[in-house]
Amino acid sequence: MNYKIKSRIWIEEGDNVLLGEGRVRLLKAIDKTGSLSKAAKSLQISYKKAWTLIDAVNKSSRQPVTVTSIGGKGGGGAVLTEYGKKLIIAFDEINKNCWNYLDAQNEKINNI
Amino acid sequence: MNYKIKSRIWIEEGDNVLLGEGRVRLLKAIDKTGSLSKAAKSLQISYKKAWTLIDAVNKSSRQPVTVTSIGGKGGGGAVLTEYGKKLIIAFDEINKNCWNYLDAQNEKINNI
DNA sequence: TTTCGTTATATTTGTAAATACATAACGATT
DNA sequence: AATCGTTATGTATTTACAAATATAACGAAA
Repeated sequence: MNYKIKSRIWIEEGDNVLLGEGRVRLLKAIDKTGSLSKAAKSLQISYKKAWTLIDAVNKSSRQPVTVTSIGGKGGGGAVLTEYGKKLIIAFDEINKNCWNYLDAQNEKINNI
Repeated sequence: MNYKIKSRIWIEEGDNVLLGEGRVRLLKAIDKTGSLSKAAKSLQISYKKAWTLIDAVNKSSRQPVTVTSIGGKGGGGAVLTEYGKKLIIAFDEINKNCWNYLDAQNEKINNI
């Protein structure tokens, strides 16, 4: 069996976390489903947990990442802003590059 | 205030964690003090916690990372193996490179 | 053979985090 | 004005993890 280097990245603003892998996953699910409750269901987490996460995201972001509406046709919903979509794309790209770099370092560790 | 990308890396072997930042910090303290109990004290963690960490390290590493002795002059002690020292050096270098890369990506996030 | 500082381990206690449950508010549609 | 599926919160409970406590074993040296 070989050693494998793993990593997690996240974005902070001041002392607050803006985005991590879990929050990005949730934002993608919102983008796909159009609602927070459906997104939560699809990820098998509670609505409350999803709401708390999104609340934290919007509180630490400089611009809104999601826009929500209550009531009306369909009960309401949640969509990503353009800003939110761009953040996700940047996060994913940086994360992927980080993983690629670490994968290339595996043999260094395994050959000691 | 600006966003800042942070990261943590760790090394896994199978499903077990071999090394993370905390374990590396502990190993360095062992190297400096020559004993697990003194290392724990210097890091302000309990001996038990330190011992559990080192036990996990040695259980998932392919070669011994520390060598301990019980009793005798001074009561015993713990020292790093050459293998352990090399692992730490490799970990630190890879981690530093990862941080440098992420620091360079900060402006991408901040300019969205 | 007693002392000493260490490694090694079990057991209990305390605390924080995750989870579950419960309910209010909203507004277009009927 | 009643309905419906949402968003938005509060609260209680359970779980997982960290911390504290206690104690045994070891072996060189005095």
